Amino acid sequence: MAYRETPRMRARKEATRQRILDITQQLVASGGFGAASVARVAEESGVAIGSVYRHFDSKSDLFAEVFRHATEVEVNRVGEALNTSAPADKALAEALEVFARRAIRSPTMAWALIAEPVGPLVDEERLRYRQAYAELFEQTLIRGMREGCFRPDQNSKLSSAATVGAIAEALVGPLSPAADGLDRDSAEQLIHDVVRLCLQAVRAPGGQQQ
Amino acid sequence: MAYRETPRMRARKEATRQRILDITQQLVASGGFGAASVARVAEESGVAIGSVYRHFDSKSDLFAEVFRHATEVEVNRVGEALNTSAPADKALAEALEVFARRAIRSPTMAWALIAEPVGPLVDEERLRYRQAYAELFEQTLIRGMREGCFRPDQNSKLSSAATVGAIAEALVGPLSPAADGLDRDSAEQLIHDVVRLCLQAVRAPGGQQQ
DNA sequence: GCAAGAACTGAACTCTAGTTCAATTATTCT
DNA sequence: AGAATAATTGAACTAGAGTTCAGTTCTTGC
Repeated sequence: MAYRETPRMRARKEATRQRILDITQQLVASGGFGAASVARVAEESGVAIGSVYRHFDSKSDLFAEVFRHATEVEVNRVGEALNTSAPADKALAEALEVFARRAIRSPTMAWALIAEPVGPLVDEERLRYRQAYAELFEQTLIRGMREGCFRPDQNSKLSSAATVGAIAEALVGPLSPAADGLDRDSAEQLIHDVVRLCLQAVRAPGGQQQ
Repeated sequence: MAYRETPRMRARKEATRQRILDITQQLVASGGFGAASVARVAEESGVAIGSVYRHFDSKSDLFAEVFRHATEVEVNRVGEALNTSAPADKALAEALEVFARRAIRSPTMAWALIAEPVGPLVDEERLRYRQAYAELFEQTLIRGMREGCFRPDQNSKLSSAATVGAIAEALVGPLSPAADGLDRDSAEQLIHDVVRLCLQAVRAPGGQQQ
């Protein structure tokens, strides 16, 4: 016998794998999944095309992993914002602001995660992602409905889905193609307006207005 | 000389052209633009692939024309609903209901018109389409802000964009993949809920609740 | 240094879908 | 009927992107 896998080699392989993941995420962030061809990923990662396939079974697998990681980060941030003892409407406002701020900062990534058609494997991950959001928002919506700050006769699943859609369309849709070209003040104004709009949509009739 | 274009031939050509447009629209309605390959369009239209290219310069041109026609119909329906002397909030509710009902009846077409990535030519048309909606909704939003039924300190462009996004996500997004499989009652409930949500989002604080 | 095995390479292969065009068929007018 | 022209056809061409794999290079243990 001669060759054996050593810690050094394992670390090197792991580093290459991670580099491919990072490069792919960068490409997705700047141009969506459509901009991340295997050839481009390989070139920018400094490896041959074939090497990508030693680390990932297929482009779909690579995409699914990038998607999973990117969405985990997003969902965690929103989850942190919701995990508070503040009133439900304050918590939701904070979470929506986090969501909106991150979307406006990386509109292409937001679009890639929310809406870009990619393929079955990513669609599966996207379903999980949406469900994760839906569950987070829904939890707080339901809490607010109990606490009295949110309208009690609403469909919480519908409300959370519509909220995500409203933010996505307002911030990363074609009406705001220059979203990442906004100056800081306009961006803050936009975030403020859209969060207020979303909150008002679910708020109880008699509740306080901000 | 011998051959000259006769009215009969012109009519036949026009009929074929129209048939291709109709078939393409049907294909888009059932599977999005992605399902409308030139080969499929040709086959279902009963012509050869090459013939499609005598009637349209390219697939993109064909798609742009189908898109233009389909969106004209949609925008006109919404425009009719808004063109009323009723209070602005009633007018908007009616228009949103029309929009939502049509979207839920043809979710794939709605998705194709609102969000499906197709190509630059269709994107151009889509921009016009969204602007047409934005202008329609905005007109009524502004009227309502004057009349006092809508919150006066809102960004009307943002509100109309967010409204379209909310409906799209709630009715045709992945959370409702079975939208066209809903029974009539569930569909009506969904439409009712989403319209109420959207209206409440833009309504003035003191305004009447439905 | 050397043999065994793994990692790496990238040109070639495959697959899909839009487009073209030489050959065929159809229509019109004399 | 026949000539002129247009319409139609669909196999072949093209282009782009994912995938493969035989050959090369690198790593390891003796």
